Amino acid sequence: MEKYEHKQIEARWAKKWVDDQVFVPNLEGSKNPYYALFMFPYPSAEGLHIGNFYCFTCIDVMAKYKRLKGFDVFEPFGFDAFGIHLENYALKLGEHPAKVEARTTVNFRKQVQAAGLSCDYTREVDTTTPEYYKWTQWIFAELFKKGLAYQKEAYLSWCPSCKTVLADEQIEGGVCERCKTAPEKRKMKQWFFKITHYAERLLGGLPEMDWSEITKSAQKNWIGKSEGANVKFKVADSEEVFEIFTTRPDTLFGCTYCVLAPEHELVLRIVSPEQRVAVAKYIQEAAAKSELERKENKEKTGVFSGAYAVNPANQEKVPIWIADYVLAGYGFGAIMAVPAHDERDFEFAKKFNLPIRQVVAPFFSAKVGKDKPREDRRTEKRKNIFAIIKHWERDEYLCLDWEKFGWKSFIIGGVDDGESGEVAALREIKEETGYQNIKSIRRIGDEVHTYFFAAHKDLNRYGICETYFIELADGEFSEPEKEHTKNHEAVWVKQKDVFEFISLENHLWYWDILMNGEKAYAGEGKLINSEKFDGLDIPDAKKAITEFVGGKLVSNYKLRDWCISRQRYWGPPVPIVYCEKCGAVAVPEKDLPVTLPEMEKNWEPSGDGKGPLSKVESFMQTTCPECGGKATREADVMDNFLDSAWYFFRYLSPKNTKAIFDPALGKRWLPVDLYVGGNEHAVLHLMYTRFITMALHDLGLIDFDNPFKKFRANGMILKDGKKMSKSKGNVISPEEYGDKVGYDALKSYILFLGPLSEDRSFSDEGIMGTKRWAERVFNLVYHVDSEYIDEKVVLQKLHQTIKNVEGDMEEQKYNTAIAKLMELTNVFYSAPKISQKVFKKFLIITAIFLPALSEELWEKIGHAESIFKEKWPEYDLNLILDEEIELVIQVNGKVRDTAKVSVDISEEDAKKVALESEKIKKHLEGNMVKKIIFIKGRLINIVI
RNA sequence: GCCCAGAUGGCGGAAUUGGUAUACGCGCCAGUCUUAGGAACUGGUUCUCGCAAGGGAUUGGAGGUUCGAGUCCUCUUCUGGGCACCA
Repeated sequence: MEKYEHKQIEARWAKKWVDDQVFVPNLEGSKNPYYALFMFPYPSAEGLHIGNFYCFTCIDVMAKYKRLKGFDVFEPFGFDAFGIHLENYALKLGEHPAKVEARTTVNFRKQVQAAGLSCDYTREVDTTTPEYYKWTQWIFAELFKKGLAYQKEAYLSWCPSCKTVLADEQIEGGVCERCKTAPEKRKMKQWFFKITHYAERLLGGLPEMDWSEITKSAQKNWIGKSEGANVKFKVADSEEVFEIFTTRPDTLFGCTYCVLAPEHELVLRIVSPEQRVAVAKYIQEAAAKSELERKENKEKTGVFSGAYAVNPANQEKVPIWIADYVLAGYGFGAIMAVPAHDERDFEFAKKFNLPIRQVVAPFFSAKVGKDKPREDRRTEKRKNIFAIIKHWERDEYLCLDWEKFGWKSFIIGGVDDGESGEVAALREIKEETGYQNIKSIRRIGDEVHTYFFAAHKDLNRYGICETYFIELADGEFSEPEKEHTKNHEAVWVKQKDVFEFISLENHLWYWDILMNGEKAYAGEGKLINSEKFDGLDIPDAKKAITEFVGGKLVSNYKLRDWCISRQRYWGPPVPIVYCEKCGAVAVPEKDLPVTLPEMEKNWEPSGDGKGPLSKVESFMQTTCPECGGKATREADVMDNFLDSAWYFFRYLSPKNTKAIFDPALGKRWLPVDLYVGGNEHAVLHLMYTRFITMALHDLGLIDFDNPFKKFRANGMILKDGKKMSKSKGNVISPEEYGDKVGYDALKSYILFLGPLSEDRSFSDEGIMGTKRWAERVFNLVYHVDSEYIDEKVVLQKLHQTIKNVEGDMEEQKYNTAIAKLMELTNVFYSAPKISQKVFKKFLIITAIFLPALSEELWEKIGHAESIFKEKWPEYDLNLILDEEIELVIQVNGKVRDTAKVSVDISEEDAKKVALESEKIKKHLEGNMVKKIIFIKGRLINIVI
């Protein structure tokens, strides 16, 4: 018996596949195209990483499957080699990026080819080549013409280590996505793409997209839509006006101050002479704080401007404060503060002793049950007080048990006309409880509204309630009148039991405030203290009050425009020329590409805010494409994420010099059928790509605006349950395992570990499982007898497997597809022999996961052509269906017996079989059969 | 704090979408082979009571719907991830 020499086998086939162009489709003539794409790899100097390898494999097995299913599959390969990642690595080595790139791409390609992927290497693209970046620049120029690329001055995140500005998306957890340095704020003039123009489309497209849910939710979060209103505030005694955005226009009457961000343009114009110094100092301090410092120190800070705004709802003068908890970049950088109903405003008001006015009362009403207000009874509106009474010695509270009505509450009382709440509370305590001496009384919480059927009065009661916390001085007690106590019994309840004891929601609400302190109330309720809007529900009040003050209902987004300028060398130059007469002019298509000049020296970022290209005189000096006058070039290059936002278009026509891609091919092949990659790119690459696709759609180049029909985020690979890192020394090298167990076994193993989207833990023992499987498959050759007549179970299992693997592959359930192939292998071995015919079909379906091995065996049994030229076998439904089944016999839903019966056994016969079973008889003994449920071909359940 | 995903044997994970829970693999146990170790092969392996036949329990927890729930509903706990002073 020959040994399974995986290394020789795999090396031979990997080479043959590339040499014979087995996986090179004819793009032009394809009738049945399938575009399988893995995320654009960056040619890392450390070589092929297992994470990359996993992502490639997820696409590769699908590509192989679809190919066997008769599709023309395009699985392209290329390099995302421009940008900070490669440049930073070159800086570390002290080598020129072009040199590093030349070396790493060769190595990376070699590794990928050795792994036996079914890529088309004839259409490779490389983002650093002028043939490619000409079109990156072309996209910029087209967007510029459409007004979607523009220049503005803004406070931006500057990475002091990478020495460039970054887009918001490239700050992750407050630090630079590449080097983990905390960025600084710098006011700079930079180029932006107007991604916010597409905010609504980017959001609206999500629900129907067949993308991983986690990716969609990350994008939804990032876009961050909130609905609210824009409202204008006048500055008192001045002509100045500022606008604010709020999601709670209903609380406008509760606005007791306003806040402007320190960067707000109005600040310096409205500040009073007395406050000028303090405000200037505050602005300076705020500017000096880094994002990270702001993050770590969430303690509110601020300073009074000395000016007042006029609340447009009630014409009240409210102070204007300057504080950095209001962000300049969101909304208008100005807010109305409603401390009673916003947590942040509440905290600020407490700290600076600003007034808090409640305008929404929590509203409690029973929707079902006996406390539900009854339509046939009248409603009485009444002021109520609740009293939470604390024992004079013990940590206990006086509660009432209304046994007849099923309520458990604190002390409840009514407020008489003209009486204050506090007086009412004091009076009620004596009347209802009989306790005489009070040590202290204090109001807690705000007004609450209740609406219940009051059974003891036989009417509906709308209560406007306030609550007092009372400590008794001593136990002096005089028996209260029966009239007051006939409906309830007073009980002292220990503090820890109060929460369990009290049954009324509104009482618990106050208990929570007593125990945990006051806070802003952001929930539902009824408007109060809002003049003619009192009594409205929040949604109605939002509309009504916005209209009342002449505001506008609008949506706001957290998403901000994409800053694409980078003060670096290794990227495509921004194709813009500055002319004294014509201003900023885009370089016309005929002059593209704007070639990146070769810089032997000084290509390193300087940190002075200017790109290294600014030092190349011959590059900078040019003429204006419009007027022919003297002009200078833009010295910055573009963000690497722009290179990778459109590469899948270019794969179709990598050599086309006339157009970004051939439209006929685009029509045939796009959008991409399946895309797989890491979810860390959810709001970076994946959202930028959607944006660029939408922009190209609007330019009329394509007729779709979702680039990827199906996207799946792949999970991470952990080593023995831990994240891999070089410092821990637990990095998995695909090359190493390819050597040890073979790429076929390695690929199968990482797919077998679990569902595509889940993280998976790689272990050296575990991988032996798929290695053994590969060996068993190899040895099957000696188990084949061409003349053998297969057992029925073998044929049935084969056909079931063909069907089930198909089903699993369509849903990317690679782990179960492999499990089913293993099962089939086990069944083969449990038969004395298998026929050549069966074996051939098996090899074809197994070739998805064990490509080199299957090719080898395919050749061994006498085929000259690649197995991937074969067609996926058809399954025969007649062979799959059982003639006999195990009928499950249940008693009260519990399996008690099974019986071998024909599939189409009738209900009558099934009953007979079930009731005749000895085991069942035992369970039925002494019980009456109530009902029998029969599910055809599956089970029978006897209910007793 | 908000949003998302998840919780099934010793471990990674299956479960025709409401119908025999624990497929497949790892590990473990026993056996075969071997000078030995390893590898390979064969068989066993959810837990628990029992010599056995057989019984009972079990999909993070508590309720509910149903003849029947890992799967549907309500509440809850924990874990992972993303965002986070976004008004």
